[in-house]
This record gives sequence, C-alpha cells and structure tokens, in this order.
Amino acid sequence: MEENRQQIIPNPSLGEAETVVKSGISRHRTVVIVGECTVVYDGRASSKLESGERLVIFKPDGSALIHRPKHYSPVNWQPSGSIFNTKLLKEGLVVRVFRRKENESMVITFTRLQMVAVLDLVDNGEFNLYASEKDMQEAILFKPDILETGFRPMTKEMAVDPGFIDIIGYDSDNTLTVVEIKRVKAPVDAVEQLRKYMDVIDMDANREVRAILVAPEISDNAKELLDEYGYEFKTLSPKECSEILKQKKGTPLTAFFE
Amino acid sequence: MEENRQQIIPNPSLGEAETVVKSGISRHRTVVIVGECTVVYDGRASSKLESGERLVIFKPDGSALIHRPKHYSPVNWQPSGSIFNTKLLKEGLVVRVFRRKENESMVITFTRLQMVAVLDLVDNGEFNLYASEKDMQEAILFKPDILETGFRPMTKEMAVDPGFIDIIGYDSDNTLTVVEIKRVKAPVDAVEQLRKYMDVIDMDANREVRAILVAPEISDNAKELLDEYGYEFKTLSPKECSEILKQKKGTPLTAFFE
DNA sequence: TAATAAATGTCGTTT
DNA sequence: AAACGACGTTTATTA
Repeated sequence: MEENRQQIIPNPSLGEAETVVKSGISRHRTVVIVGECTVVYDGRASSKLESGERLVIFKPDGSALIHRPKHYSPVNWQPSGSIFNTKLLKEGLVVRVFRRKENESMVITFTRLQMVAVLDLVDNGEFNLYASEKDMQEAILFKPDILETGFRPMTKEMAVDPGFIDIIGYDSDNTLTVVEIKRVKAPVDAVEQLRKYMDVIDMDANREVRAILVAPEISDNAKELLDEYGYEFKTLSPKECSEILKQKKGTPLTAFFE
Repeated sequence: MEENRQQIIPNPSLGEAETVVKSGISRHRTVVIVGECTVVYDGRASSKLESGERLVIFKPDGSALIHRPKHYSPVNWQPSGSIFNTKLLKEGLVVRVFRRKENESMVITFTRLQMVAVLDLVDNGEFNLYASEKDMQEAILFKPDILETGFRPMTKEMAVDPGFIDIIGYDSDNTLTVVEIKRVKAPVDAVEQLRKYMDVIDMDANREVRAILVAPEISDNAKELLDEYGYEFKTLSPKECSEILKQKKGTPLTAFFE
C-alpha cells in the first residue's frame, strides 16, 4: 500500500522520533530527520558543530549525511558501513554513528525536530557517465587523427617506473611520441607527470622523443613549464571525445541524448 | 509560528508539487523532494540516470543533490550558484538546474512523488575542525621541540616561486631547515613538493640546508625518494598536534571533548 | 592490502 | 577571474 511505503511525521516529539527512527533503521529504510542539533565527530580528525537546524539523512547501507542550508558537501558525514545507535537522553535524541573500519564516531544530538520521515526508496535505475579521461584515451586510440594527422598509437597505458603512460605512438615522421591526457585544465602537475615519463623514455638517449599534453585547456604556469621542457600542447575536450566514441559504439545509449 | 516554518506534503500530485516547489525556491528555502525521477546531466561530463526513487535536495544557495538509497556521495549534483527552473510538462514535473559558471545543466524529471517538503533552516552554529594540517603547523610553531629539540621556526608559510613553504627555521646547529607537513601518509608527491622548495632555496648554494617531511606515515616509494634526495622524515600525527594546541588555547572549546 | 591516479571532485584563499 | 593546495577528501584501479 502507498501508506506503508513511507512514514512522515511533522513536528514530532523527541520520544515519538526515537521510536520511528529506531524502527526505520532496523527495517533498513532511508531515514530523514530535520531539526535542531549539535554534532561531534571524532576519527581521523575531530570536529564540533554548534547548535543549528539541519537536514540529516541515514541510509540503509549505513551512510549518514548532515546537511546545512548551504553547500553541496555535507558538514559532517559517515560513509557506508556505519552502525547507528539511537537513544533518548535528557540532552535530547542522540544518534551515534560508528564506523569500526576507521574507528570513527559521529554523535548527533537533536534538541528539537521539524520532521522525521522514514522512506522506502526502490531504485534500480541504471546510471551511466560519459566523457571521462578513459573516454578521451579511447577516442584517441579509435581515431588517432584527432591528436595529430598521421599519428599511430602503439600501446595504451604502458607501465613505466613512475606509473602509466596514457598513450605511446609514432608521429607521421616515425618519431616516438608520449601522450599524457587530462580531462580538465592541465595544471603544473600534469607537466611534471609527463616529465617523469620522459625521464624514463629518454634513458636510451640520442633518439628524438616528443611529449604531448592533451587537455581542454592549460594553466599559465603549466604552459610556461611545458615550453621550458620543450613539450607540446594539444587542445582536446572530453566532449569532442565523447562525440567520437558515439560513432564507434553505434548509437545504443548515446541516441538518448539526441 | 511553527506552522509557517515548514510545509510538508505527503504523496502530492505533480501539480501541487509544482506550486510548492516554485514557491519554496523563490523564498530561498531548502526544498526536499522524494519520488520517482530520471536525471540527465550535461556539463564537464554527461550522465544519464534511469528511473528510480530518490531523495532530492535544493538548497537556498543554489546547490542541488540527488541521493539514491545507497552511498555517501550523491549520484548527481550541482554545487552552489545554480539556478532552478521548475515546469510541469506532460513527461512530469521537470526541474532544470543550471550553472552558468561551468555551463552545466542537470534536468530532473519527476514522474511520481512520495513527499515534498519546504524547510526554513536557520543555522548559524559555528563549525570547528581539529587536527587539520593547519593545526599541525600551528602546533610546531607553538612547541617547536615536537619537531626536533632546539628547532627555531623563522617564518610560517613563506612564499617562494612554486608555492608556500609550510615552515622555515633553524635547527640547533643553526642550519637552515625547510619543513613540509602532511596530515595523512605522505605520498611521493609530498617529496616532490619539498624538492621544488629545496631547488629554490639551494639557489645560493654551498650553504647547508636540511629538508624535513613531517607526517604520521610515509609511503614506501616516498621514503625511497626521500632517501635519494637526502631529506629527512619526522613522524607526527594530527592528533598529537591537536593535543598540544589544547594547551595553547587553554580549555574553552576543548573541554567539551573530555 | 597498499599505492597510485582520477574526480562532474569541492572549497577556501590569494593573486 | 585564475591559480593553487588542502580535504575527515572519496573512489576506483592495479600491483
């Protein structure tokens, strides 16, 4: 029945809330509490949040979120795998969220409640994300000309001492070329990373090797360092790569976006 | 009055919800919607989330969150500064979240609703985090002996070309000493960062300079590189530093933790 | 399990 | 506005 799928109580007493919250958590429901509370966290660091009105979420997988009326990120939280313990004390309704793995605890003390809701969320919808850095790599391997006319990839993700070179190949003049891909504006670190790879490749010196940093943009400092090292920059956005991959994969999921 | 502070509607029709959501957003309230929806995101990347029941939050600062019943992190979101646009179409109740800065959009289409709530969250509570990297820096400046007996800090956060050196000082032999602090296990990058600073400091060569990496732990690779460069490692945890700062600050806030 | 790199990272600070 | 680095980063991948 619709009525049984959720339980929404406006302005509950702390006592009412105790029963509902306990029952909701034990039945593996999503529990939402809105009210005045304080939060003390102790684990990798420690924090204390003074009293204020917040939106608190307990999920069936043992994750917990405390949201203030600002910001995307929660002010306090626990990742999944936490254990909830609810008690009504004289200070208020206290929920202790404990995560054994990191030996972390978060204690929420509610002093006044605007709402308690116990929700039975059924969610099996598929989630797909496009245009990751991996997508960019795939796109270059699929259509190397987007990097440079005549480019021929040799290997992808070649393991070298410091890590993985995204792509190694030969340009139209048969010069060995090292490619480093970033999906966001390339920072100085990206140039340093490229340099590390070049240090290894250049071991057998006196052959020419090119280094190309591929990204939608590059920061000023990174550009400066890139020039200093004699490396090159190629503008390429995740979006463009996503478009190219659509051609490769036909149009099963991508057709949705048209 | 308490009644006016919030508006909670179980099982609203899409039409009812349209009015309430629009009004809530325009009055800069926190809006919570629970229901069946699909989400299409397009911006830095693209994503598509098939139909399912979720908890959706719109905050007055223009941030938006879509939470599935699992995981700490939202499946889709927009950071603060977004603009909301609500429309009732034949597909359902459509909320478009647009962020001009990144030219990103997230379109949520609700097909069935379990709840709509408009909340007026008043939250001015102070938030304090202890045992951060900044606390570690402060602790060393306050009691330099925890780094090394006889250490005398000169400056904190000295600006040099590549960035900011955490602490510079002299050891008991009056040797210039550069200190880099990490609050977690120090990775290779931390050693590289220290090296950058040393490159600058060593400009006026032939005077001895020591480099010390301070962290609770160090990764094997980082240790190897550190030894290669001739730098040193000092074990120090954020918690220890936090304890030391309690002495400094007396016991106003810290007493709470006892 | 440890290490390493990516993230729609976010967020604050400073230039 | 851009750059830079910390974060209780989280998360995924790989040795």
